[in-house]
Amino acid sequence: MTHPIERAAPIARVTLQDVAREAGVSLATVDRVLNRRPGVREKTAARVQSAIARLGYRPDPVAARLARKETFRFCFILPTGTNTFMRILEEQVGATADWLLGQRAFIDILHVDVFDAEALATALEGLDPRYSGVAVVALDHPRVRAAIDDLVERGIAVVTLVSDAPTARRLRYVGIDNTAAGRTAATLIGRFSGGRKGTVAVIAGSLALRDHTERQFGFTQVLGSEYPHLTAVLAGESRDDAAQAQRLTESVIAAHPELVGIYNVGAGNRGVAAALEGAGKARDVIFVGHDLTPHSRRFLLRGIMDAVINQDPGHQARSAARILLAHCTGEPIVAEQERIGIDIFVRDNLP
Amino acid sequence: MTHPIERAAPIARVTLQDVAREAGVSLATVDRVLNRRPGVREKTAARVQSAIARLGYRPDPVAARLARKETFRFCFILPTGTNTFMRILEEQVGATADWLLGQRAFIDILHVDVFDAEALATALEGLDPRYSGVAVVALDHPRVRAAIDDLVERGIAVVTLVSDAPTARRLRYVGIDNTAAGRTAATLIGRFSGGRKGTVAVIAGSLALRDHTERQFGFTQVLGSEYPHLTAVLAGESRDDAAQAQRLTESVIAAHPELVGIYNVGAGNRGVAAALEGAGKARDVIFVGHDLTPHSRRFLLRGIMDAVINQDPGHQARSAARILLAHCTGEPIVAEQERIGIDIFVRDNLP
DNA sequence: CTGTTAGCGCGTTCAG
DNA sequence: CTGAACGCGCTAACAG
Repeated sequence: MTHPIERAAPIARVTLQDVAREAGVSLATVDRVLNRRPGVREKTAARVQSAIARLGYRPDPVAARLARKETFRFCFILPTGTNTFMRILEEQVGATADWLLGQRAFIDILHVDVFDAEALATALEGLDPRYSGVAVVALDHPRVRAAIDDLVERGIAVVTLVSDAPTARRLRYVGIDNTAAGRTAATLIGRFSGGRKGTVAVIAGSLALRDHTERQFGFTQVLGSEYPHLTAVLAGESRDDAAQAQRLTESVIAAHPELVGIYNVGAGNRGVAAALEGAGKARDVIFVGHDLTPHSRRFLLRGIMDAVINQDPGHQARSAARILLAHCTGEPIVAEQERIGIDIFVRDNLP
Repeated sequence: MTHPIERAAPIARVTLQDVAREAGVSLATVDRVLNRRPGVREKTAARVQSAIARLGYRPDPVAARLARKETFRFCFILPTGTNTFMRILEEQVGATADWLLGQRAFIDILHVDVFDAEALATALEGLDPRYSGVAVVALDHPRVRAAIDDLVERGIAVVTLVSDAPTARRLRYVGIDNTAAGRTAATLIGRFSGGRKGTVAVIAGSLALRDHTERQFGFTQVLGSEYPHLTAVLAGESRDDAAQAQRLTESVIAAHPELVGIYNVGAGNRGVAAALEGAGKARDVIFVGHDLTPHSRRFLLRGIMDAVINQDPGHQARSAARILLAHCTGEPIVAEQERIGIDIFVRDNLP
């Protein structure tokens, strides 16, 4: 066996100094061509470029950030309210803030009513211009879009988090494909139903929320085309409220004795579970919902929920932060690492 | 609305200098108590500690890494062979190497036959002692265990990757819980079967591989207890070979006309798919396997496979690298970020 | 247009 | 046992 270390890359890094020497110029000149700053003749620039290529120079981001005294401040705009998922998200943003401290960046959290587009737009408009980046749980509304575009115009990087505003000029959307998530829910309920005929109730969160309507769209699309023995009925809007979800579930159970499944698009799984248990239907009716929380985890383990579709809040928080930071420092990002996947959890693959 | 920036943390970092001044000592002394090095009196150490606490000092990892001239070299030991998953893993390790370059660390890749414990142990034993860390797709075998413990003894950090050697003194296992993965497969097939009676064939990869036996164990455990209408039969070992998997599938189809599902524990989904299509059973028989590859993705989209259980190779490569690096530099890791989840993919939630 | 120089915050000698 | 001083690789003023 050969020792791989023998054919390894040279252990010493190529530094700016090396390039400068090789090109016969000074540090500053190399720095200028590297950062595309004016004040270098075509000719010397070319000499430097070739030296860079020849030596295989790669700038050291660690040293660069140390020398650059700049620090960054980001604002995370999250919804108010007691929604469990959002609380977990906020917790994770807090944890991320801790990590960012080591990267010379700071996070503030701002709370806004997620159902109120005006309030969200106002918050965005009134944002301190000193922020270098914003992550916002958005709302697809003209004023919000305009406010986001405005921030971008002012040179503030914006990423949308969890909920997107697709036509806005945000740097990126950090979240799942909600249409695909809805399709996934339909496939799970369809496959779990094993050919049973009947209806599937869809409990909407809010029809004004783009991500919720997308989920519904994907769901009905797949259920309609792939599982003709199942018919989707809309049970109403829960507005992410457990009590309301419970009422909706209760009436849908009463109205549809042949109920096969329930897809809860928004929050409030607790309400659905309570209604199902109250009616003694927890085992019979297939129940798929979103977001892994202590509650949904318990429902999964007890067999009340059959699958949970999750979007990892920790991943989303870190991803948003990494993307904003990378944008500010000009460092590249690992695209694949920043993709937010649609996680399916059943009882057996819980974290 | 209040501008959150006003109540924000001070933008200036607390530095070692500040602590030194506050404690009335020099930089070097603070450094000593910080890194727990000898040569400081109890009393002054206490003074420094209190100053650190008072100022809320947090060492700057960026500056630390710059000052420390040390560079690290890691070895990734991967299986030989043409297994698609392992090729993707290797690709991802390569991409990670690129990133590590910016962190003053280098990766070598070493190939060893995964089915040969002696060869793996020999490779581990003969490893260049200059490596500061090793990530190895392990084998739970006494000689391998001993070789790993030996490396650890010599001060080389070891993480097991994808496949574990649980009793070895490795720093950590980077991979999924394979028993849980097997359970998940059983739940999926059980739920998808919709009460149909029949047998489910299990195609083992290699019964000598701990992760494969764990998957089988979890699978039969859940199938036996939760789905009494289904009986698991062992179709044989594919040794991760598609042709062999195809032969096994063909004979199991012939022997069991009432076949409801197939769980392919190891690689070779192509063989299983070919056999199912050849027999015209691709739609009827529920087929669950591991690892998302271009092949399994295609099978999922065509309805030949019903679910794929995945372990993200990119995540595992990056995680192993981050853990080794953090161990070497003494930086903390975000535990939650390093958990490797059991991903379930159906047609609709593919990346 | 180009070169010189002084740090960034910390680790690490080497004297005291 | 403690402190002063230099340098990691790079940026950002300055000079020239």
